[in-house]
Amino acid sequence: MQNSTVCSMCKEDQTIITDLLTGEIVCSKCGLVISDKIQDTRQEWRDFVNSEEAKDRRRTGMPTSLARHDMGLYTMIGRGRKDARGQVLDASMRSTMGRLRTWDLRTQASANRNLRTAFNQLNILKDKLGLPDAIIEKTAYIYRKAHERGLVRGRQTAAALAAALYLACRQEGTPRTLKEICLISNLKRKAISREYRDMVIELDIRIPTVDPTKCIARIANQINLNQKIKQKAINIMNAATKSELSAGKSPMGLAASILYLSCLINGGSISQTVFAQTAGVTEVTIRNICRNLRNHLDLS
DNA sequence: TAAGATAAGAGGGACAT
DNA sequence: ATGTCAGTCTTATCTTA
Repeated sequence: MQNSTVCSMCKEDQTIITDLLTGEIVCSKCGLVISDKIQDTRQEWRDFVNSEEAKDRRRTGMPTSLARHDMGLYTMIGRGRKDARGQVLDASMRSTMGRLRTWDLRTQASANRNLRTAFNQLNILKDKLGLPDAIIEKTAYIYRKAHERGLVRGRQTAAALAAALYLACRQEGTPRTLKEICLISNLKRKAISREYRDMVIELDIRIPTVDPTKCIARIANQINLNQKIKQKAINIMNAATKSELSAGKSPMGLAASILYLSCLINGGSISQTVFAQTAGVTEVTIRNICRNLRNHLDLS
């Protein structure tokens, strides 16, 4: 999806790439991230009516979404005194319907209470993190699965939800750290990671490893590094991966360290602190990784 | 003021018991 | 299941340029 907008850095009318997967709007000329909090504003393209109206592709109703406790579809037993053919119901049928209505509401309330609160919280998280709908849907899907398996019962709903969100991000290859999710959801890392582990095991989910080049892109965009530095960083990253220097390192720490080195090589003077804070690791980690890289790679 | 060094401690994976 | 071990990362503090 592309828009034409004026980039604040180039000051020119440039083509802007909107990446709905990572939730970023990126200038195609200079790589500046204009905003990392976008909404998916694409139209609904589905047809619901096979007629002239269908050509007018306006939204035709509330979209169904997994991120609603009832998936946006629900039925209520009405209070009317007539049946579908307009015949007046007799007394016994009316009382039957009354009891059905009561139980319907009750079961909906108890079975869905957890999902309802969870998805309310999910919507709050969505706004805070500015994540695309695809991730939110995935989170809701994972949460439902976990809920079915009884992984949520007796645990913190919020922690389970945060774990599902983290899982969804990992699966979509959108680099969000556990730390960020802790911060935004106000939960202990331990609680989230325990849920996360249980979900991975119980639901048998395969997690792709974090793509370190995506981490590079994310950090580089956040501190507005130019294309040259980014390219050099990716080269170093490839070399590091090849000589297995990246094994066991935190991808964000590695990416930040490599960007720092790349910045130095290109004559930049951005402090380790900036990289550390952006990546969510400490300066010490950056230093250690840098030392290791400098010892084993020819950096020039 | 940024960068480097060092030490103590936390958390998690691999492995053996 | 529980304990140990090596390795990573964090926090905190001090020194150096």
